[in-house]
Amino acid sequence: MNQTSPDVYVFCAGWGFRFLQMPNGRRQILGFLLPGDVLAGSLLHERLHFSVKALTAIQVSTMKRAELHARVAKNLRILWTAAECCAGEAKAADETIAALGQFSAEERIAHLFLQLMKRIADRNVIRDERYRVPLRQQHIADAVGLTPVHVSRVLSTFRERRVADLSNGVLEVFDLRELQRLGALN
Amino acid sequence: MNQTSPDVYVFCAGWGFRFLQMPNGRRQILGFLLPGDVLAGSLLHERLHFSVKALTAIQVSTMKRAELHARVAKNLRILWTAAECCAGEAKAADETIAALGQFSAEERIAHLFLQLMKRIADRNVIRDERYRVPLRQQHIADAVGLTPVHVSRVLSTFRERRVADLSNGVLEVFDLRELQRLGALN
DNA sequence: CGAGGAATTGATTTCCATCAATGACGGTGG
DNA sequence: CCACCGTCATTGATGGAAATCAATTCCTCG
Repeated sequence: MNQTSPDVYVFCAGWGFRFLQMPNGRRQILGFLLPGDVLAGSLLHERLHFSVKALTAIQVSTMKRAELHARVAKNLRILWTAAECCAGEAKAADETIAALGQFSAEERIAHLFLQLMKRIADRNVIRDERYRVPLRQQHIADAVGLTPVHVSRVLSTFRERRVADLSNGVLEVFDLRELQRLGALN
Repeated sequence: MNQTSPDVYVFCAGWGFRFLQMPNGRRQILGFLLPGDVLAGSLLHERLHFSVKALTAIQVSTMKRAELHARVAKNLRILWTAAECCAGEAKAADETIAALGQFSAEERIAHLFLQLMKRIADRNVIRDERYRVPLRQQHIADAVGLTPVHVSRVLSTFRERRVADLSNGVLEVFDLRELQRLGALN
């Protein structure tokens, strides 16, 4: 998916991610997009400052920005909820900054897992400790700023220590306490 | 400065920074606050998710959130400019994430310098290659996720290579090209 | 002048990247 | 059906970037 459009986007089904392509050819994943997420960047600007890519088959709902603006004129509440949405994104971004700046490899991955778990749990009534997470190790690497090789090693130790297991697109958490001790921000 | 208040804040004079206190005692600086900056987090929520600290003597203008909301009801444009402000902050946060995730020590510091220079230049008509930047090496370290010791080493090589010099609260840029080659995001 | 915080510099250690090889699948086509 | 690929994950060996530990110097300020 490219970067310019006259539309506002909402993720209805499937996973995707936002990323920046770096000058050196690497890429940084800024965040993952789950069903229900609004592409907040598209609310205001024609041109997004990041790129978007699908991880699975996805369904996206679009709305002309002009139409949205017209609606806003009639009903202010819409704008406030949009603002809420931006604020949530800002908070998530700040936490990611803190994790990348201060955390070790293990801690960063633990933090990513916790963040994803929370977002999935918010969307589903079912509360299992097994989550469908369709990420390759390469995606985790690009999200937390490590090499895929090192991600593999960390996931291996998580398995050995019976903390968590991510394989075949399923994240299973054995020791939530330990995961939180590693990756929580307070 | 603590985290809760009924007011919206605007920085009028002086420097400050937003940060998160980490569980391990370290802190991550999320961003620096320059004159003209709106504390966007305070637009919506009583409770900020970060803390704020002054770097110099500062002057801050406050407005009751209730009053702001009343104004918005009368004049929608205010809300749109507030949204613009949030969007700008989101973009900056995304770039910081990319820098922390993918850049080396030198590159991160170069990136921080470029970001600060741009923000200062936006505010001043005068365009010198000397900028007042009242940061200790500790602040740089906390902002880019390095130790103060290593920040000192990187700054030393910047001086040796005649790229830039930050000392005594003044950032002087000798080789903008090189700085951009190191720290630009595209 | 002395004290204490900030910066510099050197020595050593640790963590993660890099390089390289191998194994496990799933798909494709002969 | 099975040989051949490409992608992904795992594992080992090595190197390098930054952290850590430890002095020492340089300030500013009381």
